Amino acid sequence: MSAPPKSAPAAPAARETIRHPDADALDLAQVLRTVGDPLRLAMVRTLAEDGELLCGALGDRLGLPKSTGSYHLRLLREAGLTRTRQAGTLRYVSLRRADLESRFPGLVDVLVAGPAA
Amino acid sequence: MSAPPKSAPAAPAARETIRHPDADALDLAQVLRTVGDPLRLAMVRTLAEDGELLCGALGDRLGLPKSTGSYHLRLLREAGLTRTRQAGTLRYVSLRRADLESRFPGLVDVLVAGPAA
DNA sequence: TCGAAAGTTCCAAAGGTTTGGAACTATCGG
DNA sequence: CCGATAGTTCCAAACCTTTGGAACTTTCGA
Repeated sequence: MSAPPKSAPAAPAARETIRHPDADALDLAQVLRTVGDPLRLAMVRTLAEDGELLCGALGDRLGLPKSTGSYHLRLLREAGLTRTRQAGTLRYVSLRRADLESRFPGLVDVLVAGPAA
Repeated sequence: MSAPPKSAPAAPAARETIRHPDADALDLAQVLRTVGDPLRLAMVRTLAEDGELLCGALGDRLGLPKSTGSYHLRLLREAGLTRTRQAGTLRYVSLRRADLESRFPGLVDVLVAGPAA
């Protein structure tokens, strides 16, 4: 039973279920800061348009290296903007529209609407 | 005519009129990033409640050293969230409510409303 | 049983943000 | 004319964020 001398845990699909903050624990400043990055705003908008997407697909869409995409998706998830669900070795991301709407009414509309040009 | 050998320009009340971005040039990501800082969000909320305030009063209210307050107010102004007007040696700041509303409808309400707890 | 594929974490380098004291500058009152 | 006042800019130190390659971990199909 000696476990192999592993160093770092890494999983494409962590077995430990993916952590998401509760809807009623979302912090407005954190949400704003997170989405106040052009890349992440683009991610949110893409998700709003397309619905659930494969993590990789979203990254590819924006021309990001895997690790960079993974990093930004993690920030979005931790801020409570997105939800990630696992399916085998794949991960699907989606916008937490309803949760956001109930905690910060109107916010998603602002994010998705372009500027009123 | 010899100009005195000055080194750095600094003014409590710069004679060069204070610069504000045009309402229709405001960038959503920049606005969000700027207001996605708890201190600056507090500033925006205070301005929304109290209307025009003296720069110093706002800083004092939040217990900030002068230079720190000045720094954050500059970021807010540059992002287009606030307007600063000069009166003698004083400066008054206010929220650019109407401009924000016309460019990003609903945003100010989201910022000002606490979370829907 | 292998290998490929999806995604993650690790890490270091580069760059950006924040902080606050100090020096400075207009303006105003006496 | 001098001092006090409001507010700014300068600067360096501390800290946080972002980037992408490399190594790693599961899962799945052949």
